[in-house]
Amino acid sequence: MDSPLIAAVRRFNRTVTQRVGALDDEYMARGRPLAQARLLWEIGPGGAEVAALRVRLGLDSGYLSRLLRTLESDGLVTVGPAEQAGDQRVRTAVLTAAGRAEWAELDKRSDELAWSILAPLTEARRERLVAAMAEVERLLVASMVVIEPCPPGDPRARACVRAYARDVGRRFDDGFDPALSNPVRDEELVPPAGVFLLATLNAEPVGCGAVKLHPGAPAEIKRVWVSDTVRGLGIGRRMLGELERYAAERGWTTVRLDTNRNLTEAIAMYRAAGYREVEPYNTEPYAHHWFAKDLAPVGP
Amino acid sequence: MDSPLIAAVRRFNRTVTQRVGALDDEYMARGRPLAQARLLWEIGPGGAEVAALRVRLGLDSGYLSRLLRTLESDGLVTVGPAEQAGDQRVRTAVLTAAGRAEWAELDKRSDELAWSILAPLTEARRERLVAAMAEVERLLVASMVVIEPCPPGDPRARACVRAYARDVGRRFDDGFDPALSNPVRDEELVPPAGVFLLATLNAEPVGCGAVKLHPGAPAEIKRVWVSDTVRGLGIGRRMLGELERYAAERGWTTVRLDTNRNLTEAIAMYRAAGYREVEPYNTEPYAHHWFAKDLAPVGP
DNA sequence: CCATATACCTGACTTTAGTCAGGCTTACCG
DNA sequence: CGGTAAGCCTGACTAAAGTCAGGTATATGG
Repeated sequence: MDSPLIAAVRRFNRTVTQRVGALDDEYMARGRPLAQARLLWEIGPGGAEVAALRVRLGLDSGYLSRLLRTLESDGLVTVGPAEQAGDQRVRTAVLTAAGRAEWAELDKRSDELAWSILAPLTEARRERLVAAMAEVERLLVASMVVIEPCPPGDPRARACVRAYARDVGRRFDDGFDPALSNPVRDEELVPPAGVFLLATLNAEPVGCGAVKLHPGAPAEIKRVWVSDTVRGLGIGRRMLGELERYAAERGWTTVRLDTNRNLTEAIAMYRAAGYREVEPYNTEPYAHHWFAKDLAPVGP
Repeated sequence: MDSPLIAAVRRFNRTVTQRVGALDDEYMARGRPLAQARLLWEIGPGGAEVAALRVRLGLDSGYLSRLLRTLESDGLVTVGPAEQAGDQRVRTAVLTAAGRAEWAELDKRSDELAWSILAPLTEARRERLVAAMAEVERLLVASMVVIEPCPPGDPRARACVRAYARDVGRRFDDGFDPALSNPVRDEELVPPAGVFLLATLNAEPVGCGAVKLHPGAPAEIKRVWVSDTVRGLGIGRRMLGELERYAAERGWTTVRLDTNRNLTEAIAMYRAAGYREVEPYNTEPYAHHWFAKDLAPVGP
């Protein structure tokens, strides 16, 4: 641990989260219980599914239901069946006219709070504050991304793999058809055969990566993808590192991967991470470059 | 209002206060009710007076008493008469050995929380995050400073004026004896004759300034001082602006002030704020420069 | 020395937040 | 088509947070 850095973070936590946080709550609440105000805010003018609200606010299912009933009886919200008429169990909360008015008020107050922070400063200091805030926010987001193993069949994992296919499809010279690519079966990405890692930000999937631990052969990295909402924050690099660590801890001493010539940033990242280009080791039709890296042995 | 700036501040508020703030609370609490943990933390290894705790934590007197009783019955705190044996009503809370151990634990966890934010980042990003945090913190402090009228007899005002005399005494060639300087009587700094403005940060005085509204003559600015804990944040400039505004709103079209040749930053600030040097308009023994500024007429 | 204010305390209370068990309806899987 | 799971709901509960109205002892100002 690096103590001057830690001391600086602690000072920041104290000043900012305590003072600004308290102000924020006060502005938000407007006499109403804070949980209700937050819920109203989170529903928003476009409405939201109950399940999504539960995740976003991190609330108990029963508690959320009760909060919704309260807002309903205050005439601010109506909860009805999902809009798209798919799953009939899913319910959607929508703001009434009164609810939208209340939401607009919260929006206005949120603006006012922000302005009350900027107003006392000179033009130049405002610019500096905002620039520094943006930097802090970006880097905090980077540090809030969690990378964890996840079953490849999990809906969030599936969503990432679909997003991966869509993204690379746009980049490859003639699109990407998973059926033509060398197949990756789910069982290969479940321990002990391999692992699928999911990167999440506030429980939302924002990236993935997988490694196959081929017995008696180098481990193989597949499906490294990072959502463009968090690109440029070093998540790809971290994902790569986690996958390498997973393989190294289980005794593999080499990892390799293949990639397409159009994914130039990915190629640059592999090189920067210590990968060297090697001869083709498979017949993946979409691949133009093959890379390998030797891993330092690690205790499990 | 400047909407891209406001939007950036709002994003920051959301990400930082909500997410980091929540983490902070969780780390702090350790199973104990948050209010108790915060109180224990605030008492600190050196102990604290009950009244000070009430102010710092913003708690109801009865609620605080009850929290102290709980910590006492848990053997973490003892509340006794004030250390300095002055006012016998004042009581001081002191940590017991167990309480100090608990405090050290909180301190450790606070370090861990800070580290948990830094750990996922690369070295370079850590440095950038800490630098940006320091910048945000500084500028937020600047924006949290409140400038308000205050009776010149208020203890906080007196403390500022004493600090002012001490500071300039160190800078002047042969010290500063208020008795030799042109006197400023309290009544001259009370509306409608004039005003004394106090700058506070979290209710602590950190600066002052005054203006005398001489009937039929230019208004006169006196006693502009800023604590060195908040120097370099534009507080002096703001104070000057507020004093000018006060005079302008009441119909004065010129303000002037005198200053000592050794106060070079102050002189630079006056020039930057649009003051021009004029002939001496008084016989202040400590003054070497006299400045004046014309004010644009303002409605009250 | 008396009236009044201050600092802290106690008891009684309300509101808010959050948890847990179980129940109903709809979806899904073999 | 029957069993199980998912999504949401209700009821019953607890703990924490916070408020308010007095009460006691000490200070303070005339």
